[in-house]
Amino acid sequence: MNAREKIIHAAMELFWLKGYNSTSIADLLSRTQLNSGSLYHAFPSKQDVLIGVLETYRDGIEAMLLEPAWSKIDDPIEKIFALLAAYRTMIVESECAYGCPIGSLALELHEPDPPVRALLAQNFDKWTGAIEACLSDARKRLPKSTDRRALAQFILTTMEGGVMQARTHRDVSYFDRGIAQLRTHFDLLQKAAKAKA
Amino acid sequence: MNAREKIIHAAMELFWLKGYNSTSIADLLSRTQLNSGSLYHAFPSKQDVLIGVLETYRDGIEAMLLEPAWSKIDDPIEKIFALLAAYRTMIVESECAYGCPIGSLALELHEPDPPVRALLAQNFDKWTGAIEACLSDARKRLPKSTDRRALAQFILTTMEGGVMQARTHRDVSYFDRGIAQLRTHFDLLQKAAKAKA
DNA sequence: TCATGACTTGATTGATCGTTCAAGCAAGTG
DNA sequence: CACTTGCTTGAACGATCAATCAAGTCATGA
Repeated sequence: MNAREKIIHAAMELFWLKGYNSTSIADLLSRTQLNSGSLYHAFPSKQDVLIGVLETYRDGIEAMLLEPAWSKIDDPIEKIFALLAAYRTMIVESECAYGCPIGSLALELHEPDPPVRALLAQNFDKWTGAIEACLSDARKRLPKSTDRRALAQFILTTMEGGVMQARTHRDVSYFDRGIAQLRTHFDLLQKAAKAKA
Repeated sequence: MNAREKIIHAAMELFWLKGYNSTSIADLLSRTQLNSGSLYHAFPSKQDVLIGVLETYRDGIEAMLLEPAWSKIDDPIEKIFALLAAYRTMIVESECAYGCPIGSLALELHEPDPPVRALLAQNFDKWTGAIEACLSDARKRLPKSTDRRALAQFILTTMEGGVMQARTHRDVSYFDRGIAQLRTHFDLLQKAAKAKA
């Protein structure tokens, strides 16, 4: 593991735990046992560390997030809820203190430089893209008029909003109720699709 | 307008524009034309300014947010969408750069002191409480089994998630699609309620 | 008239921030 | 051997941070 990898690894964790602004270079150095010169040899600036982190998340969505969550699931709609369940596990394991690393960064960085904002958007796009693929696989169980892209974004919304409230109240049940509402929504959609058929 | 009010007023705007951590005491002083001694006479610390801001939001929800949004609306379900439309206006006016001030703070502050977290939670509770009252007024148009508290929280989720994505993509249509999904959800709920009746 | 207390002034503090860079080190090349 | 190259060392820099406080201002009431 070279210096660059060490820093990215440490930064992924610290940005998630403390946020970007509250993570100092000194934090990264003490965590990695590196000196500042090594860090600045690997990255021109702190923002470039952030960019590296966001690229790593973007490029690792399948292997780090989707594949583990979907290893035992075939049904495309259940894949969606399995992914949400994976986030639930994350919430519980952190005692409701940390949420989605991308969502937190997206709201923390108020005026991000264009490359940073683009990477945040790419992360969201890849996530919703994967969900949209599930919805396409399940298209026969949904009303024909369903806007699958909008519905995929709505699932991201449900996740992020649920995480935000669960974190704020330090109580997973806020997340759970959001998922339950989404389940109701899917039940209604599937019923509507059947009624038309 | 005394020093305390000036600072709260400036802090509400600056925390919204730049976030809490990125707003320095110097920013507040230059905006208010006060000296640091005056600020620290009115508030023991920067965090107490934040607490004052969150209390002001909490106590001003009706007058500052709900009443303006609901002045011309009677239908309880349309009140909900009118409130969401008010947020849409806010998004558009800021060119998708700023979102919900409470939601941003909730995600920016990773380990808030208990009084701060409690105030964030109170703000969310008052918001969802107002929505829940609308849902109660409309209870005859919804299925009997509807969990109105969960549905009210789901509407907050939709708003916050939509704001987050609109901000990240600098594109209101992400917010609009979320609202459209929620409208579909309400249509399905009302249809389900009618079918049972 | 003067004492009191509320509030303001603004220079200053020490800590911490992101960043720099001259110097050093070790492995590889000719 | 000398020389380059890639990387590390860690003290130091200037900027900025939240916070302090002795001194000053001013309205009020005795």
